Amino acid sequence: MRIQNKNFNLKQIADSGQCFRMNLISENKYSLIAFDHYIELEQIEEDLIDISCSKKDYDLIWKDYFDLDYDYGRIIDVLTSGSDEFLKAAAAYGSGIRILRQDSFEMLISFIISQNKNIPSIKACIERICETYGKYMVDNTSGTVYYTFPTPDILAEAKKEDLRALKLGYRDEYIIGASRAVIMGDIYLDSLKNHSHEEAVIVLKGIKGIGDKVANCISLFGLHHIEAFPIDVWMKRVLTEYYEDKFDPMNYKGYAGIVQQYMFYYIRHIHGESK
DNA sequence: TGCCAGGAAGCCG
DNA sequence: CGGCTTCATGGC
Repeated sequence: MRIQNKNFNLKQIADSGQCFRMNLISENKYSLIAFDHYIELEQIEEDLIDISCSKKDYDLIWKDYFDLDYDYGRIIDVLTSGSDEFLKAAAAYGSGIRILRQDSFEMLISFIISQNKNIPSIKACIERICETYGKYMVDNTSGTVYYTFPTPDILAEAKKEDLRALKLGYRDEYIIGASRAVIMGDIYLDSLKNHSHEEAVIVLKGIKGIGDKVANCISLFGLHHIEAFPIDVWMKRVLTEYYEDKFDPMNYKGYAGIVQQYMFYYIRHIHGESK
């Protein structure tokens, strides 16, 4: 199915550090596993993308997943016409980034894993977890074998030694604990979507293994609170090198998370597209 | 070999 | 509260 949409660039989204199961498979073409689905996407032109799905699935799943009803162009216009030179360049460079509406539990676990790891390593860990605990699936159209992201009940009962064998390091018990918190009803991820970002962060930080940065990532990418503003080592670099630690996300109240993504994507590019 | 990665917990002052 | 150390693991 071919769709036309502005501010929609596959490479930028795949390399934006928000999703870990979207991969380049050939030139301008990406595979993506989300929820229980596998799709392939191809960037035909700047605003033109082919998705290997039916119109029904597009309307039901992917239109929402890629946040295609939101006008990112409006944000780009504000930033590129502003006086902040770094943000001008960053917004122009990453104008095809969108904040995906990913599964909240997958984001919870993925960003617990992310701590003190680089992106390739995070992706490798997540694939091992899916292969071990997810459902075996075959995509009808391409014949591709893939594994879904495991459900909370499966991970809640996982053995620490088995997780440790997947090279998760000390994060194994965080994963089990967080999954149990979901199962036990200590935390209702989907209801947190209806709470404020601030409330969501407080609740998330109640889970062992989740600090301020990871909580903000889960809030932004898993709950779609686009006012979240995660600060990792790359963002610290931006804030010190370009803003003398005086950047105030409140200047972009309500959509600071989108601004953050432009900054993150751009600083990594400046520092050599390091992966 | 030491340092770094989309950090957080534990401890100390 | 803020600073320091430790925590697995892989890649360069």
